[in-house]
Amino acid sequence: MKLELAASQLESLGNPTRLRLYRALVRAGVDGLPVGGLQQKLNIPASTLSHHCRKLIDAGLVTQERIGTTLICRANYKAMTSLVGYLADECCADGACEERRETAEA
Amino acid sequence: MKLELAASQLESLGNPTRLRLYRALVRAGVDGLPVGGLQQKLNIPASTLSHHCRKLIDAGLVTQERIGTTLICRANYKAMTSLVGYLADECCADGACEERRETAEA
DNA sequence: AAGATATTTCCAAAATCATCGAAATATCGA
DNA sequence: TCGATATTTCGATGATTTTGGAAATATCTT
Repeated sequence: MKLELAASQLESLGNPTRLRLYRALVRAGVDGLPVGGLQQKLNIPASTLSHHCRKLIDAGLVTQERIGTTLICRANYKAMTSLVGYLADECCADGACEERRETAEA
Repeated sequence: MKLELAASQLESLGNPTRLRLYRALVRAGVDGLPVGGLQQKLNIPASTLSHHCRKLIDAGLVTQERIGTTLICRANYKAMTSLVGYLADECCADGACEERRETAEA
């Protein structure tokens, strides 16, 4: 994963409203939630919600599927998994860390 | 973990410069890096760097320890661990998810 | 106490972000 | 095709963020 992508994903989650939005989708699982359902849950104006959705979609953390007039939003778990991996990897690559020390001592 | 805290941590990592900074500290491990060392690695003005450090410290993701005139910065792994935990938990609490299905099927 | 080094704080400018009403667009069903 | 529902785009405004030079602060050494 490229640093720029990771940063844009973190930034998109780094807003309380968007984090609530994303978590609502995580909670919803594979069924996802329509934009309207999100609006009710979050209790914010439609246009504001739409902007927040767009940010998460642009960052690749959320996907949408149109079913008739409604748009179903879903958390993109694959993206989150690689983001978390990116945050964890390279731990202590340049120096010591407790886990490494334990490994080295063993 | 409270949503507001998670959001502030994600926001603080959601800037490319700060993410590079944080990752440099992760790479450095328990030894950490002095602010001056970070400045050389990132090649940015001292005042800009100081602002970014502050944000990460305020978010709880970085700690500092003064040794004489130099300030050693370190990644706060505990904070990162709970942030990652926060992102992962509640997965599919309201709906189905593939992993849950597998568990249910088993 | 004075000088040197490391870092922060002050201040201000430019850029970006968040917000939301109103108007526009998309899709369905009759 | 018309009306209804769902959602986005436009456009504008206030708030926040990012940036960095200059001055201030902290600590060590002599």
